[in-house]
Amino acid sequence: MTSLKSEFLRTVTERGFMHQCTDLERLDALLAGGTRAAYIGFDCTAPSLHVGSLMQIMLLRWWQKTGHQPIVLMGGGTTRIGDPSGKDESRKLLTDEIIAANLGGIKSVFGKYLTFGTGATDAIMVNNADWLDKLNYIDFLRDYGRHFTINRMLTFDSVKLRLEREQPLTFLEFNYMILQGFDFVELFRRNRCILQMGGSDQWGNIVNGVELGRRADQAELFGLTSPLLTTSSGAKMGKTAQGAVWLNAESLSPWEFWQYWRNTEDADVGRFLKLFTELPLAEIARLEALQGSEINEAKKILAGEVTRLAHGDAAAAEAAETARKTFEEGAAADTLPTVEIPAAELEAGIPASVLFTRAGLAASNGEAKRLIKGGGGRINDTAVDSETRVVSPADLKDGAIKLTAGKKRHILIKPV
RNA sequence: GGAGGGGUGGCCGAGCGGUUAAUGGCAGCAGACUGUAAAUCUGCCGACGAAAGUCUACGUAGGUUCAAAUCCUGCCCCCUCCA
Repeated sequence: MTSLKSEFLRTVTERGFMHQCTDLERLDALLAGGTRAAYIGFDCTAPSLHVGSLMQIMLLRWWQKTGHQPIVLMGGGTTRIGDPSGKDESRKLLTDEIIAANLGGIKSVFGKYLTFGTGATDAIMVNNADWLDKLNYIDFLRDYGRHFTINRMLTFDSVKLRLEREQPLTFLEFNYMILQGFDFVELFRRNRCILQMGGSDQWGNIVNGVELGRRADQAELFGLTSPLLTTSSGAKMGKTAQGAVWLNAESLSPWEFWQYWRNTEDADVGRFLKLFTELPLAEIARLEALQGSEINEAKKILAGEVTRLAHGDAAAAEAAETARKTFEEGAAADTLPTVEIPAAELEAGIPASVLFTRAGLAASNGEAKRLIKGGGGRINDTAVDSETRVVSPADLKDGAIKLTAGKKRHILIKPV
């Protein structure tokens, strides 16, 4: 590992991105020898990306930082079919308009992490619909189908596991790996792309692309995968009660994003600092060695750095300041998420349970009542004793009412 | 097309005529302990309602019954085997 010559592979290995590589030595030699292009594919099923894709995004970022050209492949073509891997019913078909809109949203996320342009190491974004849509079935089968043996495809884990468990595997899914393999070859032809990266679940698909490149074009292609990321307690990354941890501010505010990272489990701090920030490893080693409550300092730095990359310096600083006021001073920072209600309604008096629901702290009045009954609801930091307590203008403090559910969820209510 | 097995709350999974808003587990929420951590313990966990209570829910549409998630019929969907 220490003998790696290329800056990219060295960095990526040290920071914990590396899971498997088709030929580490050869790839290392190539990367040390000049600028190359690599790609990672992304679905267009949503208008943004979430934390689950962040490791892949960071991989491309390091790729660019270490002097290479990143290619972001949007699965515009494959999204039109719908990813069949979900075990229940197949996904709803997305219209072309939605796919195009999603593509735009995702591109804006990448704009924060990569530099796009026309230079040698500037990132480009391509859409596999550009070539997949035009494929002619018979031609495709004749030209590429012959390079894939069923014998071999059956040995891939994704297929094998399904068959062993006697779970159905549709022909559509079976074809997916071929299409993805074809993407790789197409990118090699168009952009001299020699490397495909992805999560470890993509290994089989990536290897297929490498093989197809060799058989069809005698091309030397490489694959590299990152480990499947879970938190120390086994949960999937990027999932909260509210839903996915999105990377764009429209779907998840920078404040909530910051909070997500601030609440990282102790055992994950070092790992996440390496993967999701660009702090020097020495600094990270120091931070993760912090014991007891001191590790909270490391979590704040983690939150600050990750938020800075996703939302910029200003948003990160504001989130940090909001957190400081809210949690360390116990004050009502006016930058907390705010919900407005008509002044007349407040004048008339609103039952606490209704107000908690309106603030989004409970999904229904019933839930709000349970919250209050259980002692988890507070108004201006004072526990609400009864769910029928009426909130009125008398509760206003500096022009707002602070509602709290549990320890972490705070909302400001402002009359308008 | 034929035979068989299934479709239950966010997920898994019991229930197989009334005591079932529906056992249990997971996830989630809250409380305690802490450090805005983890683990642990406790409580909550369909909607509306101050409450009594009302309504909606076991693929779907009907039927039998005082009473159905549970029985019957049609339909839809999934799985297995056969053609």
